[in-house]
Amino acid sequence: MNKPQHPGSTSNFIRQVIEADLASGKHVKIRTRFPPEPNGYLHLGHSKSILLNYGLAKEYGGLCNLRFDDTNPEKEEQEYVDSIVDSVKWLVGEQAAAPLYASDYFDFMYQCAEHLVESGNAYVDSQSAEEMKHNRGSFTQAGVDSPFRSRSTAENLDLLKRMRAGEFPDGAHVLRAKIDMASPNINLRDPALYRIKKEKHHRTGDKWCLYPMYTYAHPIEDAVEKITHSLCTLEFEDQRPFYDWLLNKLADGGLLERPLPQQIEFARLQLTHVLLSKRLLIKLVEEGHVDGWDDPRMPTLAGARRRGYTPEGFRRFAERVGVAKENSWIDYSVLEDCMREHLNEIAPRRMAVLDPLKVVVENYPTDQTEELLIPNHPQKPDMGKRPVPFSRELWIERDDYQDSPPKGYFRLFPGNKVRLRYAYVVECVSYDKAADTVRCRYLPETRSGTPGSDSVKVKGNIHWVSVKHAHQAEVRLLDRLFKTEKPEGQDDLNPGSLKKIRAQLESGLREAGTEAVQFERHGYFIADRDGFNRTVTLRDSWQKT
RNA sequence: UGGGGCGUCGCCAAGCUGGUCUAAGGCACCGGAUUUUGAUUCCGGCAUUCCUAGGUUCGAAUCCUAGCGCCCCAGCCA
Repeated sequence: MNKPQHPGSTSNFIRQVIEADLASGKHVKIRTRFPPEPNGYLHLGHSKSILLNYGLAKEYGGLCNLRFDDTNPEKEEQEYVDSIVDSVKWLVGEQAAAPLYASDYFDFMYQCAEHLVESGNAYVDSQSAEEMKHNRGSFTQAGVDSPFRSRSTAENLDLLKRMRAGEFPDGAHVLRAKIDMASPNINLRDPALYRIKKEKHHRTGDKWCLYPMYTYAHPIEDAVEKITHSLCTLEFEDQRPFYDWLLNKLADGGLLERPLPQQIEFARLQLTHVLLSKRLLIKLVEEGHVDGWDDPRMPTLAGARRRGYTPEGFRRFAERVGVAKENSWIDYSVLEDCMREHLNEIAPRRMAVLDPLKVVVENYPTDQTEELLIPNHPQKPDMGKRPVPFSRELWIERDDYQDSPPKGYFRLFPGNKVRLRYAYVVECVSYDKAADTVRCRYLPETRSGTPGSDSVKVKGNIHWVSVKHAHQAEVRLLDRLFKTEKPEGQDDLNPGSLKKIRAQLESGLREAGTEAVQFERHGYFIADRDGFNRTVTLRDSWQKT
C-alpha cells in the first residue's frame, strides 16, 4: 500500500505515527498542543514547535491547543502570557483558539495526587533538598531509599493535606512518586511531584501553596485536554517512561480515560548567528544594546514581526527545515531566504534612494514634471501601476556612479549610458565635483513604454527619485545582531546591526501602509514607527565577487 | 561512567517490514537561457555512496556484531 503523499512537504516520523493511529482507529481526530511556560517572550526557536503542532492539526483536520504551563509562580507573569498569545495569534492566525491554562487543572491534579498516595504510588518525603540529591545516587550508582519512603498511607495522606493547608514552610516536605530508586533512568528514581511554594500565582492568586512539578503536571494536562500526540523536544525523551507510568496509574484508578496521549520527541531548532538564551537576551535589553524585547533585531517573534518577517515565511522555513531527531544547526541564511522568497511574491515594488547622489539631466526642461506609470510588480500585472513623478533633478544611488569603474561595472560613468528604470536612457556627461553632481543628458525617444524605447540598448538599469518630489524618511538598515556563527554574548554583537539613514523615497511612500514593500534593487522593507525597517536584502551576485 | 537518543551530498532531509537505491526532495553551489531590479523566473549539473570495520544474504543505507563520534539526563526548573 502506498503511503499518503503530502503535497509540498515530506514525510516525517511524526506524520507516520499519526497516520498509523488514524488508520488503526486509535484516534478519529488528532489533537496537539503548544505548551509554553509564561516566563519569557517567544523566540525564533518556538516557531518550529508552534508551526509543527498547529500545522499537523490543520493537515489532519484536528485541533491544537495553546496551553500555558503555568506551574511555577516564581517565574511567571501575566505580561508574558499576553505577549505569547499575541505572537501565536500572529503566527497561526485564526487557528489560534483561546488559551488554556495548566493552573485551571490544579484541583484535578491534586485529586490525582491523593489518589496516587492512596494507591501506594506516592509518598511525602521530608528530606532536605540536599539529602534528596545525595540519595538519588549518580549515573553509575543506584540511589538509596528515603527514610520516609515507607510511611503509611494514612500518614502520607495526612501530611499531603496539611501541606496543602499551608501548615509547613517551603521545602519542608515534597510529594514523590514511588517508583524505583535504583532505576538506571534517573528520572524514575522517585521524581518529585509537588513542592511547597508559598507564592502568589498570577492566575490562582493565593489559593495554593503547593505547586505541581512540570514532570507531573504535563502528562495530566495533556490527558485532561485529550491531546493525542504530545510533541516535545529531545531532552524530554528520558521523561517519557514516567509520562506513561503516571498516566497509566491514573487511568487504572479511573481518573483518566484511555486512549492516553503519546509523547513524541523531535529535535529543537538551532539557528546560527542568533542567541536564544533568556538570560543573555535579558542582558542585551537591560544594558541597552537593543531597544527592547521587540527590537527588530531581537530573535523574538515580536522582534521578527517588526523586522518584517512574515508568518508565511516562517511556515516555509519550518517546512524547509523539516522534523527529525537529529540535532542540527540551520544556517540563519535559510530563514532569510524563506522571507525573501515569500516577500518577492507579495511585496509591491517602490523606488528608494538610500545613499543619494544628485543627477542633473541637462537637456530636460527645468520646470517639467512627467508622471510615469510604473508597474507595482514586474511579474504580476494584476498588482497594478502607480504614477511616479520624473523631473530634471534626480537622486540616484551613490554607488551607481563611478569615476573609474572596476571591470564589469555597467552602471553610470562618464560616457556610459544607463536606463533610469521605467523612465529614460541617460548618458553620463561628467561629474561636477564641486557640486557633487552627475551631469547627464537624456534620450527623449527612449521613454519606457513608448515604441522607440528600445532603440538604445543598455546593460545598466538604475532606480531614481525626483528631487523635488522626494519623500525624505528614516530608513533603518538592519543586519544580523551577532556577527559570529554561535554567539555567546555581547562580545559577539555585530556593531553594524543597525544603521539609521535619511533616505529619499518616491513620493507615494509618504502614505505607506503596514504591508511589506520592495525597494527595488535593495531589499524588502516595512513601515515601522515613523520610518522603514529593512527586513532582508535582495540577493546580490555582483557584490559577492 | 549507568541510562536515553542520533550518525545518509556543503546545510536540512526521505528511505530503514532487505532487491524497484549506481539513494527522493529542498536549500546552497556551478553552468546556461530569459529579464527595464547584477533581483525574480527557467533549464541543466551536483552522493556507485549511506560514521568505521567485520558478518549474514544471490542481493544491505536497510538485518547482526564490534568499534568510533556527537547530543541529553543526577532542579523541591520547564
